[in-house]
Amino acid sequence: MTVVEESLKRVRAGSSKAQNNEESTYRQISSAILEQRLAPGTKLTEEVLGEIFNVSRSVIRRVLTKLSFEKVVELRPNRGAVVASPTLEEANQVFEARRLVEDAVIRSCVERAEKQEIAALKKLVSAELDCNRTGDRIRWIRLSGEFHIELAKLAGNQLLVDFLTDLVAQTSLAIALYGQSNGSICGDDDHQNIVEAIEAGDAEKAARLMLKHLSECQASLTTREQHTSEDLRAIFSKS
Amino acid sequence: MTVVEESLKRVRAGSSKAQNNEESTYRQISSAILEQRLAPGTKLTEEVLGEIFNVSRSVIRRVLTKLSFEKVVELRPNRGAVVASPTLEEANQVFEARRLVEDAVIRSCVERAEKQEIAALKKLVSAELDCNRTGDRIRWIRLSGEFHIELAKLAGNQLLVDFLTDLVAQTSLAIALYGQSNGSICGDDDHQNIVEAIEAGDAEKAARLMLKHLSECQASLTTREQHTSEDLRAIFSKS
DNA sequence: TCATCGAATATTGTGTACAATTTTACCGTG
DNA sequence: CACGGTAAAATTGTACACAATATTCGATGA
Repeated sequence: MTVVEESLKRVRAGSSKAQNNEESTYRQISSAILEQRLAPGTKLTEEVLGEIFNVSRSVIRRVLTKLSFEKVVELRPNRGAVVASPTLEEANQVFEARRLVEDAVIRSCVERAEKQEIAALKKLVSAELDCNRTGDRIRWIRLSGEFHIELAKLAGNQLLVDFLTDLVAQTSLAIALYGQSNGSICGDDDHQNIVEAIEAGDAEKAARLMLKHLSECQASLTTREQHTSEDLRAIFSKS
Repeated sequence: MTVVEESLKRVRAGSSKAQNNEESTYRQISSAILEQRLAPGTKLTEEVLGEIFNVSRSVIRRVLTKLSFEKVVELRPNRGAVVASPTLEEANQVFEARRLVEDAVIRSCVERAEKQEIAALKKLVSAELDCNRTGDRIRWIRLSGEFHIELAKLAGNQLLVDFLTDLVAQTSLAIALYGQSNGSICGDDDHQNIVEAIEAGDAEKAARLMLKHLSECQASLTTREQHTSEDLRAIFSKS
C-alpha cells in the first residue's frame, strides 16, 4: 500500500462511521429477542433476514452462529435457526447459576464500588422505575438486565461479566416462556433496595436481597401455553 | 424424497460412521492446543490447516470461530487466528471464576454423588497418577482437566459444566504461558484427596481442598520468556 | 376420509472465486 | 547500512453458485 493510500484510509476510518453491517444486524436481532419482540420458537429464515437487513446470507449466518453460542438461538442442522426455547429445567439451571455468580458479584461490588459508580447505578434504577410508570415494558426489560450486568462489571472479572451476560439473555427467554404475562416480573424496587445496601456497605444485606430477588423471579415461573411470532418483517420494521 | 431414498439414508447413517470432518478437525486442533502441543501465539493459517486435515477453508474457518468463542484462539480481524495468549491478569480471573464455580460444584457433588460415580472418579484419578509415573505429560493434562469437568457434570448444572469447560481450557493456556516448565504443575495427589473427601461425605473438607488446589496452582504462575510453535504439519503428524 | 407417496418448492450447507487486506521482499535514496 | 517506499505475494473476508436436505402440497388409492 502506498503512502497516499494509507492516509486516505485513515481519513475514511475517521469520518465515516464504518456502519459495520454485521454488528448492527447482530444487535438488532439480539435486541428483538431479548426484548421479547421475537417469541421463542420463531423460525429465523436466513434469506428473509438477509432481505430485511439488506445483508448477504453469509452475514446472517455468522450472526445466527454467534447467537447460538449465546444460547439465544437454536441451530437445528439442516432445519435452520429458531429463537431458543429453554425448558423449565434449563430455566431453573439459569437461575441457579445466576445466584452463584451474582452472590459473588455483589459482595465484590460492596467492596469495590466508588461513589461515582453507585451514582450511575442509581441513575439506571431510576430509569427503570420511569419505564415502569410509563409502561415501557421493552425498555424496562433491557434496563433491568443491564443493571445486573453493570454490577458484574463493577466486580471486575470479565469472565463473569460474559457468563452473566449470557445468563441474563437466557433469563429473558425463560420469562417470555414461563413468566406471568400480566403483572410485573419481579419486585418493582428490588434493584433500588440492592443499590441502597451497596451504598451502605452492607454486603450481607446486599447479597441477601439479590438472592431473594433472583429466587422470587424464578419462583414466579410456570408453564403456560406458547405461541411464536410470525411476521419477521413487521417486527423489525419498528426497530 | 421417495420411500426408497429414505431407507437408503437410514442404512448409510447406521453403517458408515459419518466421519464428520468438521467435528474431527475441531477436536484435533482443540486437543493440540489444550495438550500444549501448540504454544500460545502460534499462527493458525487457514489454508495450511485445511491441507493438513484435508478439508476446505470454510470448515477450518468454522472451527476457528468456535475455538475463538471458547477463548482458545484469538481471531484478529484481517490478520488471522493465533493460539490465544491470556495475560497474567486474565489468567488470575480464570482462577477466580474457577474457585467460585468449583466451590459450588464440589459441595453439590458431595450431596449427589452415588457410589458408582465415585468409583468412576477414582478410576480417573488413578489413570492420572499412572501418567505421572510414566511421564505421559500430554495425557496427564487431558485427564487432569477431565477430572474437574466430571465433577461439574455430577453437580448436574449443564451451564456450569459448559462454563467450567471453557475455564479449564483457558487454564491450560495459562499454565503453558506462566507455569513452571520443570516440576509438577500442582500437587500430585490433590485430586485423590478430593475424591476421598467426597466419598467421606465431608463437604467442608472437599471444598477446602479444592480451593487450596486451585489457589496453589494459581500461585505457581509466573511470567517467563515465551516462544511459539512453528511447524504446524510436524505437530499434527503425531496425532 | 385419511394416510401415503412423490414431485415441486423452499431452505440450508459448502466449496470456490474473487475482493480486500496484510505481509513480505525488494529497491533506490540519503 | 538503515530507512522509507513500492510492488508482489500471501492471507483473510465475502458473496454467490450449486449441492444437499427438508418442507409443502396435490394426487392417488385403500
